[in-house]
Amino acid sequence: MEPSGTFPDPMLKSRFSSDFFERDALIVSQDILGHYLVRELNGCKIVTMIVETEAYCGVTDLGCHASGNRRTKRTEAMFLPGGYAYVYLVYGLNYCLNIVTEKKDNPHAVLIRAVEPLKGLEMIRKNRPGIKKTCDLTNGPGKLSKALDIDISLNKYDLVKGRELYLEKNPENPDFSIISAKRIGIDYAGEYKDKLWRKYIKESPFVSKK
DNA sequence: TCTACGATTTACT
DNA sequence: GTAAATCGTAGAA
Repeated sequence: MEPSGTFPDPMLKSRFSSDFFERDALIVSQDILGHYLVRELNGCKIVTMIVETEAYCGVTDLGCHASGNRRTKRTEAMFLPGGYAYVYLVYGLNYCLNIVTEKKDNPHAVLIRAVEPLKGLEMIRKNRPGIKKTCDLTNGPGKLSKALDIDISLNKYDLVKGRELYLEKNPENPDFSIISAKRIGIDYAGEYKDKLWRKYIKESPFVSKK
């Protein structure tokens, strides 16, 4: 009999390992499309499918908060190893959820820009009062944070082992094409603002902008 | 300390 | 289509 706590956790089988996240943001941003972002909120399980992402690729990327190796209170989370959450407030109003990628001290991250609600729609609607159309509930980084009740308290959250917010593998292997486009809202990023580092599922009606 | 502004959303005209 | 909302962070002083 093994001592308790050493059994492999069955819940973790459907998860991605740290290795999966400890790669270039550009790779991870594509590989997580079609997989699940799950939020457990007072006993309710919200399941969504990731349909749109953006990659922010470390110290050389002028669009990245950590470009030039800027290491501040806000960017600290990006220096964690891949698999942690980086959450921050934009425009004083909206939270953005990122997944930290790459090895420790290499500050890459993938911004989740849009998801498709699959389960827990009732809870999502409760979190998004006044929004009528289903696709308007989660088709933007700030919108999906509201819908899944994600705020700064989830900054640096462990998405590999955590129970409240995590990614789950889609057991089906959905077939879709990936569109590459310019990242949104980073006009200050010089030559990097035109990089096609925004990725989304072509057929999805849930992406933020076409 | 002080100031400018942002990985956006919403409600207007 | 345009503009207001709203506040923590970054960088300068």
